[in-house]
Amino acid sequence: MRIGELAEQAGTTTRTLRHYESLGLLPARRAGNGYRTYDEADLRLLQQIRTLQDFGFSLEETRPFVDCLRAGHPAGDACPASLEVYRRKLAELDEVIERLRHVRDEVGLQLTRAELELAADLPGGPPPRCAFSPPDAGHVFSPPDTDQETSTP
Amino acid sequence: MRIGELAEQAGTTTRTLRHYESLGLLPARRAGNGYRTYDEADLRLLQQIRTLQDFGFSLEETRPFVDCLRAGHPAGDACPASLEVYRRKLAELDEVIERLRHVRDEVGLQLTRAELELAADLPGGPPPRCAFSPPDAGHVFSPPDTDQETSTP
DNA sequence: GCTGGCGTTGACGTCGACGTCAACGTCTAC
DNA sequence: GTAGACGTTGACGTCGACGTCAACGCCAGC
Repeated sequence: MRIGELAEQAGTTTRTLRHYESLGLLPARRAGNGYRTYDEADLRLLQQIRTLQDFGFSLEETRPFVDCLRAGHPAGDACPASLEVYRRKLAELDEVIERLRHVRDEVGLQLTRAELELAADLPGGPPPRCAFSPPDAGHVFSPPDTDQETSTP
Repeated sequence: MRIGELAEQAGTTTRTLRHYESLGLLPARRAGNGYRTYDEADLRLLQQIRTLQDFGFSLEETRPFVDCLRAGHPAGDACPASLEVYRRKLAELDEVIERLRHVRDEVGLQLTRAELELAADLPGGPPPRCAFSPPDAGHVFSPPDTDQETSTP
């Protein structure tokens, strides 16, 4: 299998494959004419890389999985080094999600507050800023909990 | 106030301020010697930019807020354009958080599964792999279209 | 033998928000 | 008058994962 065929089968580009090879991630055998040659095992390596990338793994993070597969294991995550990457990624995801949730809440609060102030400024007088304080206007836009998916169609 | 002083007060660098100016985000008056000159209003603009950046806003996304402040409004989010940015960012955050939560769950599943298989392989026999295979284990690892790995060789 | 489609290497471009020089001007203190 | 701390512009570097282009080689079919 040549590079164009492998790229097509994996739904990627030849440039990407050459990039992976330049990183030592997916080396290729060479035919007599210098053309890169791949086999089914390479396709599986490539699929492993792409799957992890879809999960947000960097190319370097996929390396243990690829090495594991090339070492003959039936799965890329059948090696301790891969599990370590899983665990690190999991912790990283938890951190990021937590931070983003906090940011989401903050932005939601700011939006609600700014909307109220704008609504108060436009029709009425300009400075009801401190004397306003509505009792239950806080739920107008987003409740404290961060679950509003699959909402009212 | 000169550039170094403003940078220090805002906890940033002179390079950053020059960068903002190159984007037209934070233009500076000039003293007779060519030095940039800033005042307290500029400090507030800069603080607005930094605050939004901490929330993950790009510099372009901060522009409506800065313009709003420069237009004389008491707050950067006292203008409709700023509210639009808030809303877009909120929707974007919801999307990203949802995606990351899904990824987190998937990675967690993979980790648990891989840990179990590793524990089963080490002490006992090597190949309980095909006898293992839960009924829906095949689709665990497939975000794109055609995907068949980690099972049924 | 010539066109067209594949392949090859090398090198620069992209996006964002700056970092990091280099080479020079300005101002203050000694 | 000179060191040194500040300022100036210009331009290239960084990080990641490639895209894009150039200039060329290889091979099949007509």
